[in-house]
Formats: sequence, structure tokens, C-alpha cells
Amino acid sequence: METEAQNYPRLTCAVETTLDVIGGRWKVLIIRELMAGVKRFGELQRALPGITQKMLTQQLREMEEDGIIHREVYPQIPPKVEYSLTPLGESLQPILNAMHEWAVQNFSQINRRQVENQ
Amino acid sequence: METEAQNYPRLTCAVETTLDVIGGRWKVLIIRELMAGVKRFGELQRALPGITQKMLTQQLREMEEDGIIHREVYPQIPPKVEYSLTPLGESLQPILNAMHEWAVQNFSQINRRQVENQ
DNA sequence: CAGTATCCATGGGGATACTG
DNA sequence: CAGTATCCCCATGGATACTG
Repeated sequence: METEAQNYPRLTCAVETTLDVIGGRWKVLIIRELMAGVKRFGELQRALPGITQKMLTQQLREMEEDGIIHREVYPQIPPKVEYSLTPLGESLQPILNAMHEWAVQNFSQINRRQVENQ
Repeated sequence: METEAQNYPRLTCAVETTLDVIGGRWKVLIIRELMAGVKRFGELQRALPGITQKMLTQQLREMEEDGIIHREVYPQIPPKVEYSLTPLGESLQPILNAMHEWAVQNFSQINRRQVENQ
């Protein structure tokens, strides 16, 4: 609110909104896990080697805010929290599939920019 | 190559490859401009208020490397360079359209996270 | 006109420690 | 178990100046 310094008319496009929703560092990976079914926090963390708790929490919260993930808390000790895709989240499937297909068909061979961490 | 420090098995997914190709700060906006037809460097810059020369050059080069943009240089003075989508770039259209539709249908009202610079 | 070359601020994201 | 809370690095990207 205070950083209204250079407020350009900031040209945007709806495509960028979608990109914002699924573009996070770990989001599509998390979505892929949840496509397979409901998962607990720990399960997700184990399924995503390299992700930190902070990142997992953060990405999940953002996706929850965007309405594509549902967070179910079971008030018990020890805590149990289950994550799942909402219908809106599931509606991303065709898009993700199309993106997957596009990459597989055109970049099957390793000729990408940035092969840094294969 | 030398930054192989913590090389986790770095779980990836083809979807991320596509995200990498179109996920840059200005890429979809540039692609959208080129969908309308061939454009010169200056035209793109004028069409994208707020973008710097550095960013425009950088994003164009990356997309050229990825094979979705063609760069035609006319060796004359003053220089003239035209950018256009390659067939591969054009093949992104259905995906971009799907992303556009998804956002329009589900986020038409301004209820996004980050409304900072509308 | 279509770029390079620099410098620099910001914040996204990693590492680590602690907790209800 | 499922998170917070901090600290901190460095890559992304913006601003500015210069050029074939």
C-alpha cells in the first residue's frame, strides 16, 4: 500500500493469474501428489525430497487461499492434517496434462536451458 | 556445473519444464504480442509499458534458446530486428488459451492474493 | 534502432532452531 | 505431527549509462 512508488498501469493478462496460482517453486509437484489422493503434511514432505517445512507450509497456504487446495484439520494429539484438491484444483488437471504433454513431446531430449541441477 | 553443492535427486516433472519456458516475468505478455504477428524490438517495448530493455532482451533470448521465438536480423543501419513465434511457440496457444479461460472463469472478480499493483 | 554493461535493491526461498 | 520463528544468501529483475 505504501509502495505505490512507480505504479505503472501494470499491464496484466489472465494467463498470468493462472501462472501465479500454479507457478510457485513446488506447486505443481504438490498438486501432482494430491492428484493421487488425500495426503498428510508429513507424507507430502517425504514425497518431495528437498522441500523444507517452511516452503511446504507456505505453498500449501497460498494454494489454499487461491481455493485449489482443501486443508482438513483433525483436532487431536498428535495433530493430523490432511490436504486434498478442491474441485477447482482438480479442474486444473487438463491444463497440467497439456503442459506435461507439450514438454514431453518437445523437450524429451535434455536440451533445456539451465541443466544446472538436472 | 560447479554449483553441484547439494545435488538432491531434484525431483522434477515435465510440467515444470513448460513452466520454465513460459514462466518468466514478461514471457506470456510477449508471447501474446507476437500471437498478433511479427513485431520489432521497439514495438514490443512500447507495447509492454514498464519493461526495461534489459528484461525484454533477456526474456526474448531465453525464449529464442527454447525455440519458441524466431529472431530475424536485418543487417542494415539503423538495425532492424523482427521477432516472431516459431511453430513450436504457436503450439503453446491452446495451453495459454486454457490458462486464460481458467482464470477468467474462476477469478473474474478481484479476489486474488497479491492485489498490490492491480 | 537495438541492444550491452553495470550497479544495486528486493524478496523468494533455504537452513536451522523451537513449540502446541 | 505439523507446524512457527529467525536469520541470511543470492538470484531476479529494475535503473541508468553507454554503443555499433
